[in-house]
Order: sequence, then structure tokens, then C-alpha cells
Amino acid sequence: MKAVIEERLQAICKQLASDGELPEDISIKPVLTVPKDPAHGDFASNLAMQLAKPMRRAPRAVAELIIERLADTDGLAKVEIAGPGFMNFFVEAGAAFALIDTILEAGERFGRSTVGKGEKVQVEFVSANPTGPLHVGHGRGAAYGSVVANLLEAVGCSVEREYYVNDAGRQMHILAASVWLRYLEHLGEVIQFPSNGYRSEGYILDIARSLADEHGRQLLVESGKVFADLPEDAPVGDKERHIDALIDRMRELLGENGYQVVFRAALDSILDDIRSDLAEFGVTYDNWYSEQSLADRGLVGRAIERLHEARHVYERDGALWFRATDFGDDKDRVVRRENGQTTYFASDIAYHLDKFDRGFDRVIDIWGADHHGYVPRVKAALTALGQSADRLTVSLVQFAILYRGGERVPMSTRSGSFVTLRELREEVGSDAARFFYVMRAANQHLDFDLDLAKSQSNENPLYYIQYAHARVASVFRQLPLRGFEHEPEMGREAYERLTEAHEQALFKRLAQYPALIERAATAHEPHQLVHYLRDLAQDFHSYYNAHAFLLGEDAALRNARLNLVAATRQVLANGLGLLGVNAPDEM
RNA sequence: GCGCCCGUAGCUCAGCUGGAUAGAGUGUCGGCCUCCGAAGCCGAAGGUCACAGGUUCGAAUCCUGUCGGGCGCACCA
Repeated sequence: MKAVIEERLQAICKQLASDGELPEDISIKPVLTVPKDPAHGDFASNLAMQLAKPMRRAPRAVAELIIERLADTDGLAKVEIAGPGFMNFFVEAGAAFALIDTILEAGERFGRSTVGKGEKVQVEFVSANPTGPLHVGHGRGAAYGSVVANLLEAVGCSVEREYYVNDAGRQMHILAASVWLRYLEHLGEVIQFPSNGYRSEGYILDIARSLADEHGRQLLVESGKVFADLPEDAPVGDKERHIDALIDRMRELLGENGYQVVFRAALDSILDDIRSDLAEFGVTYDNWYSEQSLADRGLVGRAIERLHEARHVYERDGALWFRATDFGDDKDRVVRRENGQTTYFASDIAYHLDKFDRGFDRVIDIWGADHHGYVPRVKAALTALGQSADRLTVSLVQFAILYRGGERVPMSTRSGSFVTLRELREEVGSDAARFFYVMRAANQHLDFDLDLAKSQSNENPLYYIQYAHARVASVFRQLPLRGFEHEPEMGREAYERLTEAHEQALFKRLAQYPALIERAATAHEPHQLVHYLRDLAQDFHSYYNAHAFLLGEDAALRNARLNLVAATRQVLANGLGLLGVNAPDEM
């Protein structure tokens, strides 16, 4: 019904233009909103106020003009002019309630649409360095990214979910060296652990042990040979030099093949862990994209060449710099270091070029908020290479702070006191974790209350919503016990009798669902869906408490109500489904 | 110093891209189970939308400045 009125208004605008009332070039898209106050009708429009100026008429006069031309719209009971010039639309009861049938027929598909027109969208999220298990910060990105992907899919985009594996950087070599040292130690060597290696992480020991199980003593080298002549691991200055020299020595002693054995063992083990962790969290990917593969295919070199051909690079101090300041960044950026190695940024340019080469119309990157300074340089590089940077959206996810017993849970990666995503899931469950993560806007700091997420009480908004769903299921379980059955056809004839305020409110809420999904999807804002579901659950609970609607002897009315309630359950289930949260029939 | 995010009820947050009397949860106070699940419902109290200007029919929302909080500012990834 909403769409029908909007189309009519659009047509009227065109008429007005052709009648010379309105300049042709003006483009106003009539949009109906759902007023908070039911007295303001089923829908409201501010169109008359927007047209007032170009038409040089008073808003209320414009409204009258429009209403005259709306006279014969089917299903429209009346239109009122209110306040400064709002038009309030009242829809005929029967016409409106037909939506209940639409919901029941569409089932799981209700709320899905094709407004995305099959646009190819890539959502890249989490992409944490494979140097250890995911922690709670990554969890928020995982939940957010997967729901954004679900939403975009729901509005008809063709979505690909990707994890960018940073398997090429120096951190990975440090990881491999750390594993190797633990392996040597496991086989009885006495080692000196570098202070900036992965020293206290327990999973390093596990990988080292399984390395020993699989390869025995094949990778064993006496520690004397390893550490001879290495520069000191000074507390302040020489850490970097020390570990780099250690890595070089390791490659020398093991040979490239031996080195790769350790490297792969470390990477594969950690990646497997991340993969299963995310899968248990309901997050799956279409693609795991290796950073190393970019270099292997020569794409990093090619990207730098392209920048060079476009004359956007220059040499200084032996390094090659991209002139990012020409494209809005505050500094120029190094793409190839003095030592000849390309930077992470260079890989990232190649990576983003490749995304567009793979044919995505739009690319969404979801990053932790601490990377925000990185956005301008990536966009600068894309612009410099003739790509439209508008097609890249970077969503920044703010940090989550855990609270337990009213106290902030200390989290620091280096101290080893961080909480892993796995621990969080085990403590509160995947449903609660996902729900709480996306409950707030992504650009909002999140206070994650562990006690609340665990509590099975009215304080917990997730339980409130799931309870509404379970309650509806319970109603339908009760039916046969009371000698009734649900006859949708009979109910269909009695929709105009759903006149209670609670029924009207509940129905209106259901009607908003498709538009809400569209908004949440285009704005990349899952929290809108969370709030909607909370409101919908509240409408249902209020209705449920106000009327014993199962008990009446009036079969037609009872079935009309059952249809309404069944539709409510369907929308709750669909919404929770997009959040990746269970909709239980019993709790 | 520069940049990004944020500032709304005691607390945690919405506010649908500028609309009608700024809303929820929680907490506080007071009610509701002989009846479909009380994990629920109903009501009350609670606000200088950080502050000061500006834009216009109309601003929590847009612009400028100030104050306060968080995060960045590598030839690391």
C-alpha cells in the first residue's frame, strides 16, 4: 500500500510539472513515513511542504491540490492535512490487512527484495593476522560483517564474503621463528627467546609439539649454531635487528624447504583454528584470499608499475614513494623500502585493484577503528589509478569493552590477558555474543556486559525477543489441546474485525519490516534490525497480555488473530535469522 | 599539533539521512497470575539533546568554533 501511494504521488508531481505548476527540473522523490502517533494516520508525507517553495504557494494549499488528484486511489480511506502541511494517509482496514496473507505466503522470503538488483558486492571482514587466536575485538567485526552481508543478500545483492590472510609480513616470520625455537627447546636444546617473539603464547608450544610429532628431529639444529654471533637482544634498541638476524640464521640453517615446513605448520595450524572458531560463531566465507599470492602472481610489482606509469611515484632516501598528498592524504607513502622490499601498503593497493578486477561493483572493507588513518591512503591509491574510490566503503568498527560484575575486564594483547572470541562464546553462547555485538551502531563504542548477556531474564533483550517467538509457538501448541485448529482461510474473512489498538499497533509494526530491512542494508546498520525486533516483541507481548485471544468462541475472529500472530512469528524468525541468532520454539 | 569517531534521562543506548509533544531498556516507586508461558504486562517519576553562534517555514540531526572522552598520525602488518 505504501508503494502504491508513493507511486501515485510521484505521478502527481509529474502532472504538476506538465501543468506548469512546477519547474521540470525539480526532482523530489515522495517518501512516506510511518508516524509515531496513530492519530496521524497510517502514513504521512511532507511532500506539500517541500513543494511549497518551488510552487510559491502555502504548504496547506499545495496539500489540497495533491489530495484532489489522489481522490480515486484504491484502498485509501481518507487523507487529512495536519499541522504546518503534513498529509496524513488513512488506509482502508481490509486493504491494509491483506499484508498478513502476504507474510504467511512469502514465509522466509518475506522482507527480502530485489532493490539491490543483483549488484556484485564484496564484504571483507575480520582479516586478522594469522599469528594467534581471534580475540573479542575481532568478534565484533565478525558479527557485524556477517550480518551486513546477510542484509545485503536479503535486498538482492550478490554478496561474496572474503577473509584477507596476511600471510606475507614480517610478523609471520617472527611467528615461524618462535615456533621453531620452542621446537628446539622441546627436543632438549637450551634457547634464548627474543623479547619480541611470541614468547608466552601457549598455542606456540602446541604447534611446536605437533611439529616434533610429525617431523621428529629433522628440523633440529644445535642452539650453539643458532645463536653464535647473533647481535644482542637489547631491551631497548636492538630487538628488531636481533629477531631479523635470527630469522635469517634460521633460513640459512634449515634451507628454504625446511623453513617452509615450519612456516606452513604455524600458518596452517592458526588458520585452521580461526576458521573453525568463526564457523562455530556462524561466520563462513566464500573466499580466503592470500596476501602472499599477490606477490607470487606479480600483482604487487604490477601495481607499483602502474603508479609509476601514471607518474604518481618518486624516489627519496632510496625508497619509492607514492604521492598520496595529491589525492587528499596528509603524507606521501612508501611503497618500496630502501632494502628493496615492498610495503604492506603496496600489497594492499594490489589487493584492492584486484577486487575491482574481479568484477565487484562495490567493495566493503570492515576494519577496526584503530586503522582509520589508513583509509585515505587506500582511497588515494585507487583514485590515482583511475578507479572510483566511491565504490569502496570502509566501515570502521569501534572497540568492545567487556564488563564483568560491573568491572571492566582488562584486555591487552601483549600481556596475554586478552579474552579470546572462543572464550567469550563459551561463556555467553554464540547467540548472545552475536546479538550483543551488533546491538549498537558499529561506530559506537560498545560496552559488552557479560553478566547481562548470560542472564536468562527480562533484563536481557535477546531473551525478550526469543521469548516472544517461543510464546507464539506455544500458542499454536495449545490449540489442539483446547480442541481448536488454525484455519487461515476463515481468519482471512475477518481481518476488518482486528480493531483493537494492540492489533493495529502490532500489524503496523509488521508492515514496516521490508522498508526497515532495506534501510538497515543500505546503511550497513544491523542495530536497526535489533531495535526493530525489540519493538516488535514488545508489541506482541503487550497484545498477548491484554487479550486472551485463544479462548473466545468466535472462530472467525480467533483465526484472524491467529493469522496475525503467525505472521508475527514469521517476521521475528526472519529477523533473527538475518542476525544469525536462533528463533527457538521453546525455551 | 593534525586527522577520524563520540557527547541525548542516574546508567546503557535509539532517534528512520531536516519534521508533529525527543523515545526505549535498565535502575527507582506503585499496580497485575483461578485465565493462551509472569523469561511477561500496566502506570509514575526522570531532559538546558556538552556549550556558543549560524543556515530555514522547522535543527538532537546540517555548518563553524569551544570544552570533554576514545583512537590514530612507521621505510610494522
